[in-house]
Amino acid sequence: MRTEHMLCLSLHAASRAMTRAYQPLLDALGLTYPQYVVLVALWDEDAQPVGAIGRRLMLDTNTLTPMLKRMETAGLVRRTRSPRDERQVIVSLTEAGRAMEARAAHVPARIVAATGLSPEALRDLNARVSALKDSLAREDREREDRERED
Amino acid sequence: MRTEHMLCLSLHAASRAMTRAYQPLLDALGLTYPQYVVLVALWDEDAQPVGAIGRRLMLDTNTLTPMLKRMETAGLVRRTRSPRDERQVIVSLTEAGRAMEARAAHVPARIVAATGLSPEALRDLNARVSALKDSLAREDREREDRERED
DNA sequence: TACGATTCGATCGCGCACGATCTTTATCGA
DNA sequence: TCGATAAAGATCGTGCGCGATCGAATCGTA
Repeated sequence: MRTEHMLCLSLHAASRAMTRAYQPLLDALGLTYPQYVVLVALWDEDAQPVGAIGRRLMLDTNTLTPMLKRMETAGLVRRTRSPRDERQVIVSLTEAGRAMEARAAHVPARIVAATGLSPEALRDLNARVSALKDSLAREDREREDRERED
Repeated sequence: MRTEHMLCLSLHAASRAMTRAYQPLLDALGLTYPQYVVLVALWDEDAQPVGAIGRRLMLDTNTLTPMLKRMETAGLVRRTRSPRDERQVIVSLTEAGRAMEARAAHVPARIVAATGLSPEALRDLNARVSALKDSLAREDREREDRERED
């Protein structure tokens, strides 16, 4: 089993290469890549509880809470307890967070260009990678279920 | 731009899902996933300098040095200065590191099964993801070259 | 109504990724 | 041969990913 043939390595390396591709663009906006991703989720739908963001991005609160606090300090989001369910913390965009959408509007096209792929090829690859993720996640869930039976 | 359509997110999530798929198998061996990957590289070719491992895995010494030290503490590898070039640190397998290859022999098949993909589909996806990685890396190199001209 | 179970988020600790900077050793050109 | 330059690792700081654990709010059910 040579390193070049392992899909896990390609995925890992491609993911990090993707992050590096975003980096110079996001640096100018004072964002990290994961923070940008959280903003994308909030631009799509504002005022989400932490858990909803986590399910969307496959991240747990132990990652999100410190990150959201940093973003709150940076003035991008607000964190407020829901009055209807005091357990939930609703994350919503500030004016600066909303304004960032326009400032980052040029980012996706630059990334698409850097991939060197056609829109169709991108969609196709995205579908395959996403399906792979789902297979692995399902396998993981089933393993956890088996362990819970013990 | 909705979150479901972004390839960067799929890649990131798939990469982490892959790590989670390895985890229960590697936990039993006392390895982390990146440590396993380093071992794979050394099983393929023993006694490599730190830099060679880094080029193979796209990792820099600021990641590798602490990791290799942990692996040395765990008794998996040895780190020795090359007598021919005192700058180089040669990483080589210990007996335990070599023995780990047999103990981990069942891992790749399990992962392939978890992906739910045929060997051909796996090879194809690997090739595409790898090509994407190369495109992004090339773009990144060219950007750095442009900046160096300033 | 009361109480055990569940849900939601926060916290802690560790390992990895990576930019920036430093030290040591090797190499190359004048 | 000497000094500038380059190359190989090490170190430091910060942010993210995640397992484990905790506290508080809510829900389900007897």
